[in-house]
Amino acid sequence: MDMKSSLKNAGLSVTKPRLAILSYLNNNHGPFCAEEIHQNIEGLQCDLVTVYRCLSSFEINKLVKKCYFGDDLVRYEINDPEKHHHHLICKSCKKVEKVTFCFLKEVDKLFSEKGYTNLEHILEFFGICPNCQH
Amino acid sequence: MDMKSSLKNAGLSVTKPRLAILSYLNNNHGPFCAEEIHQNIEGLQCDLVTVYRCLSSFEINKLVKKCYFGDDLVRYEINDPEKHHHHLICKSCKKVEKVTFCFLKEVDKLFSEKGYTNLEHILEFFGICPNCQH
DNA sequence: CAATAATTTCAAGTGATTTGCAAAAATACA
DNA sequence: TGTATTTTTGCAAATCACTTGAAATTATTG
Repeated sequence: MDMKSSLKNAGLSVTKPRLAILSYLNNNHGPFCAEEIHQNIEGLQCDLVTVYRCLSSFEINKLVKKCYFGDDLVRYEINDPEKHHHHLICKSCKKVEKVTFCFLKEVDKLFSEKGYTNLEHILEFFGICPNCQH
Repeated sequence: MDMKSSLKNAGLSVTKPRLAILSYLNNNHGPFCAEEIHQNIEGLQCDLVTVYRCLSSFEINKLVKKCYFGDDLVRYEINDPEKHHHHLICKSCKKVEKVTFCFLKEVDKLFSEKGYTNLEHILEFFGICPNCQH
């Protein structure tokens, strides 16, 4: 599905910055922070504030997900519920690999039996990747 | 072991703020942010900046661990490697429960076979707890 | 295509965390 | 046990990511 339809389906009006930002997230691998997106989106030069506001509205409308990599920067990636995954992050070069398996939904289930609802979890792995071992 | 010895063993000099902060973390349950610690430590009134600096030096020396609860606030808790655990956090009342089991060390092992070193992971669960279901 | 509603921009504000530097406290060692 | 040296603390000011206000611009609605 194209990004224009994604926006419409999410109930968001279609603007140039929104299209550019969502397309950027859709076409590139790895979660990105607002600054990275701002510097790299093509065909349009919009304010950094606009990036923040777009990302925020995307998140509210479940088009993207927030990621926390433990460096006090918030990152975003396309939210595809079919493709739930985690990350393996090199603490040195910041390379990000997808971790596609997930047995944690079982744990979520466990907690929902305790009466919790709206379960979510954050799971990120950190290490020094082979290339960075000096 | 008392906190004074912990500091010495970590190679840190023993000061009143450090003792107070480390004791606070040792005696109270749940990760705390700098502000919470600053407001609650007893028997001493030190600058918030000092709390930040102490926590930072504690972390470098592995006395405490950083926790990220996905609300852009950094929290700290005593680091007891024997008691590796995660958290289950209520997104409404912020209540924190310890999750003491962990099968993720196996996953870390998997990644170390790929050549990664210094493996760590963040895992936190979020939900709405029974008391908060209106 | 005009009217209404939502979004973008620019400037300024927040709030958590950091930094510089002088004063105070802790450690080293004579 | 003092005294010199090193480290830490406190205060003020800076920083950095992010947010907010309000006017200008753009999108949607009928």
